[in-house]
Amino acid sequence: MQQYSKFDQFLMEKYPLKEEYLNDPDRPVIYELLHVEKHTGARLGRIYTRHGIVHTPMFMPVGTQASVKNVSPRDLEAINTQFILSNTYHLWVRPGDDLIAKAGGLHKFMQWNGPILTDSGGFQVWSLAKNNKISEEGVDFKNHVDGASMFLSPEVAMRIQNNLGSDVMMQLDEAIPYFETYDYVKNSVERTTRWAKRAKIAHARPNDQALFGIIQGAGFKDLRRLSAEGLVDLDLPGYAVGGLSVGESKEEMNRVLDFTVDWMPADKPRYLMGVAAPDSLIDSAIRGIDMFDCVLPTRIARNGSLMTKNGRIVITNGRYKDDFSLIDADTEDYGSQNFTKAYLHHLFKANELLGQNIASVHNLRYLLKLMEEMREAIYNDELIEFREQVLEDYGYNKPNARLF
RNA sequence: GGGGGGUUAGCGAAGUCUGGUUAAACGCGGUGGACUGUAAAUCCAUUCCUUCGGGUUCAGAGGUUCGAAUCCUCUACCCCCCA
Repeated sequence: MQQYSKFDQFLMEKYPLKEEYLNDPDRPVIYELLHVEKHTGARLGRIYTRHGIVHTPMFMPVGTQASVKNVSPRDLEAINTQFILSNTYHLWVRPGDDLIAKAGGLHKFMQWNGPILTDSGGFQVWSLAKNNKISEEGVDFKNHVDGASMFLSPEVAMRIQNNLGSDVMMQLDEAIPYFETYDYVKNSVERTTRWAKRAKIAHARPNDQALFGIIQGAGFKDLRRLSAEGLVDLDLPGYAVGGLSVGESKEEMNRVLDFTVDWMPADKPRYLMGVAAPDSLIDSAIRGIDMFDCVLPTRIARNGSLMTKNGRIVITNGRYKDDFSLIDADTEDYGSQNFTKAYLHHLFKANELLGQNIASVHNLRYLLKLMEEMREAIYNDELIEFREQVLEDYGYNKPNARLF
């Protein structure tokens, strides 16, 4: 089961779990607001799922193919992972949702007993766009594994996710580029809302799994509103903001969040998809976001970058060849506390996979800890000070600082 | 003793027959960068010296030629085969 940080344990005592939420037969995901930060309005909250209770704002490591790359469930538990994300498209193509259903569901298949959110394949519609043809009905594409023709629709995405048994299912959406024409975005947003309706109708296990809608609309205020209102009408158990952190500036993302969050129900989780830069996590929480996911920590870890309190370091750089200091004395994962930078440098240079595991676990722990500390700062109404300190330590104010 | 093959940038290795478009392919290694709902243990740049005009290279020396890593001669070293 999930491990809780000291502060989260404190929250459990301070705000006892609600029996009626724990035993609600109809609602698989329930959001409980615990505290609103006095100066920013950031939310300290709690999400009840069929596979555990999590505190928010929180970050979900990404395990696209039923595996957080290079990180075992045991490692995930050791760093207090609360929630993970997996992917409809990838598991459909391989090994197939039928096989996972046969295995007893995704939790059992991958031996992760905490909550799981599955993305719908909407992002793949975008990232694998060369192979795809989008119509009202759905998406025609050739998969990237064996090139077979496949057809993904809102209904198919639901069938797959029902088979996987994830705690939170995402509707199939069209994740469009940020800089598109107004007309294109409008048509796309309207279609995504129609797809959400179809997803809700097709949902076979509404009492076990929560379906989230995804608000699109690029940088257009009225389209974000159109998207949000259309989805809120469906009374879904949670809402996500999609189509951000795809090349637009941070100021731009904050601007969109500023008005979009206002249209998202306060009694439901708000999820910003695909964000993990430390400053963005804080800035988005300030704007009322509760959930995040991102491949960034695990991907850059595999490529030799570490997120530390004092900024990003690239462990493959020659300067670490004989640096015998600990990987990161401020982050308490096993690797950071036991191995030197010189050793990790060597592992990467020698292509030893242990290096990827150490770096991946470390980056995840860095972010999970950041979220734990953020929750505490919200509780103490010190989020602004916390933000300043994190950015200062990380080096955001220094010229040419390595970000992320 | 006789015969044959070889020596190219940090390493490996093309190029030599058919001399110029070759500062010299490619791989590895080195150095730096990128990475945000994962087609990523990936991708990109750079890697003789340089005051960016240029300079000096393909074991060494000499020669042929308008021009040589490429042709000729000698020297050094390495490998293989036959005695």
